[in-house]
Amino acid sequence: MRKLSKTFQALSDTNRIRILKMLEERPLCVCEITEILKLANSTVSKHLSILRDAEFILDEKDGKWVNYYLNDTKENEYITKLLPLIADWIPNNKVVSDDRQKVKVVDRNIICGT
Amino acid sequence: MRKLSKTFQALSDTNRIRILKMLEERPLCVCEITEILKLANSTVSKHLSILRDAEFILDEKDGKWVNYYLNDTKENEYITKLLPLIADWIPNNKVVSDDRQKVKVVDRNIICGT
DNA sequence: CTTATGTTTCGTTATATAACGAAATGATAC
DNA sequence: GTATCATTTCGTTATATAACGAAACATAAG
Repeated sequence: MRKLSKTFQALSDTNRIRILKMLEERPLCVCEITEILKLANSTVSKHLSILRDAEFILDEKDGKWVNYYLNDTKENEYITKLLPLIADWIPNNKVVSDDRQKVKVVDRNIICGT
Repeated sequence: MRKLSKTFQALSDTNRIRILKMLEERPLCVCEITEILKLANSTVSKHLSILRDAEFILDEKDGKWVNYYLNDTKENEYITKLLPLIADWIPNNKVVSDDRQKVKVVDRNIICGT
């Protein structure tokens, strides 16, 4: 039962929902997420570790970057059912729309090098 | 977005999940839930208010009792989708099974009068 | 070797949550 | 009126969470 409550707990923070909604657009590295959320690096890493522990996201090394992306395997029943629901929900939220617009525009080679 | 995160937050506590799983069996009054969870009356009322605010449950007066039951209306999109998932999940959990066995046996006229 | 990206830990601060008991309040039953 | 069931508030305690900056560490690029 703890696994189930932990799964929901991972979704109980608006910044983590924003991350998931951004990842619907495309995989992102930590510095891109950090730039868009305007949070400290360590804070974003923590949010990502919570989403990763709950298996909402997976990570993959890509050179000096780590790309995070939505867990598209079918290995976790909760995730398999919940991610499509989240993808359908809050379609017209302004914060989410703005985040995703930035995702489309952002270039990691520029914003990360600062 | 806050409404969505609050919805998930309501599900992030194991005692509240236990309450929902008990209500799958039948409507319950507060003293029945209190007896099964072995929590203080004020604590159970608080959990119920969180579930009610998130619209997972509804209440109905029945004489001196208040019956709580799962929200079976289609008025909240999140609830409409999440309650069936929860009903399918953790089917073999021992705590949940024991709770539901007690729900079947419990008689509010006996346990509440103590 | 140096730089860039990211993780994790540490210490700190602030806020939120869960639980208890007690008390006041309200509605209903008897 | 009194007893019962429940809600809400209050004060308290303990724990969890979210955020920051800084530092230590690992990995990979150049």
